[in-house]
Amino acid sequence: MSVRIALFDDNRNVRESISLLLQTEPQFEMVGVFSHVLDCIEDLQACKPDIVLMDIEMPGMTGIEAVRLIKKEFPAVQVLMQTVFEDDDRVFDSICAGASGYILKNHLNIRLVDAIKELQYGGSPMSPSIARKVLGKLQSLPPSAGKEAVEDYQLTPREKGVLSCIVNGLSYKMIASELQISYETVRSHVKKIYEKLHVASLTEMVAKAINQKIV
Amino acid sequence: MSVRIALFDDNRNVRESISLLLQTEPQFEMVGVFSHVLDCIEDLQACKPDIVLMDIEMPGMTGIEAVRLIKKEFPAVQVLMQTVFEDDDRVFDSICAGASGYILKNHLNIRLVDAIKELQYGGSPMSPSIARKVLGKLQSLPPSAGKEAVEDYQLTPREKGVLSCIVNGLSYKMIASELQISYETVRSHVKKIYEKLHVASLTEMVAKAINQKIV
DNA sequence: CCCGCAATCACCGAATCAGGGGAGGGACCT
DNA sequence: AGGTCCCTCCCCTGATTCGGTGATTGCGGG
Repeated sequence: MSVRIALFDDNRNVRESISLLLQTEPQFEMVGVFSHVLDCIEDLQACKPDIVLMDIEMPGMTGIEAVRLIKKEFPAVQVLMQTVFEDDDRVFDSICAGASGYILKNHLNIRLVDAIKELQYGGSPMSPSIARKVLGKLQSLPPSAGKEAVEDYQLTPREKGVLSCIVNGLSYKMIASELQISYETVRSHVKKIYEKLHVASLTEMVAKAINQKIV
Repeated sequence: MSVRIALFDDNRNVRESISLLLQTEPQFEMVGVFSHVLDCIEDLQACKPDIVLMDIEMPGMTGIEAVRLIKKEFPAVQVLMQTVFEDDDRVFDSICAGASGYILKNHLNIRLVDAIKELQYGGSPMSPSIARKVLGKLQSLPPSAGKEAVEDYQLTPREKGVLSCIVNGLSYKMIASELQISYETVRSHVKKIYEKLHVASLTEMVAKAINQKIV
């Protein structure tokens, strides 16, 4: 079974050498080679690749934006980013944009063929130095994110509603009119929430609600 | 320059075959081989490795917990996780625990030597299928996370201090004694913060502070 | 030298929140 | 029929916050 590949790179030498390299693998089929991404959607519609090789540095539109567009239009397409930069933000942005792999250009010759095959098998080939940055990113932000089994405080639906109003900055009065219940009822719910979350002030409650994503 | 390596794995065959494999590289020096992680801190203190190979499945304590301990005691040590599982949560947990690389055991023979060398150069070797999971994780959570340039509200250092106290649930009185200033001064700062953040209640303020990461 | 500004402190009245009670109706389970 | 739980509502007392107005110090720039 053959793999349809499209290539975006503004450097002519790179385009030619990659094309040559990939021709050595019979199951690879170059279906499109482009020097810019301005028409990438139309280009892909025409050549229908399985895999896109994308230079991160492209004239006109950045490769990152292009990835975003491509993944939006063709979610099944696997995009392999190629770059000479190891800039943290770019790497991170590309990932958020939906790139499936990320290799440095100085690894290109040796690993490109392997990388494409790994993409085929559902893997995400990544240069180790890039991987390090990705891990660093992931390790740096789990304060708020991820899966950490947050406690379940067993709030009733009504209580959650009240809580979310509070987090949005509403006063008891406003919540009462918002939820069409009496001021005193709001207070009752709030008292319950206080007990359940083990907090002693609205501010604590808001902080806990946001950080534990109870809202 | 030689690389000091320690190995944790409960399977005897694995221990032996990895030891043999690494002996083929003259610059690698096996300084410790252990069948469990219960004494890992003491073990590492004794053998002082540069790199630790850690099986994710270990009796007594999980390899993930061990990584957490190790990175806490010896932050400079690079830990390479080895696993037969591709379980999402385990992978993610290991990363959060501080692992520097992550390879599947069926890639071991072929890539272990390369992986260790890449660790040496500051990379994070990762099996492509693992990398895919990591990317997936990173792509799934950026709602709250990442780098998005949030507004700068030009809070003075003192105001930020007060704000962070508030986010931690302290009352004005408590803040006053915490920061060694008068109750009225706390109020002054709070009023300023109100203006600068364009909010009208403490709850709004806390929500904004957390969501915009001003704390 | 004066101006602006951060940081400090003060007072007052009004509004809101906190914590303690009690109490009734409805749903659901045993 | 009794028990439990959720949602609803009410009162009272005390603590905390809100809004406005004003004042003093000290530091750095024009």
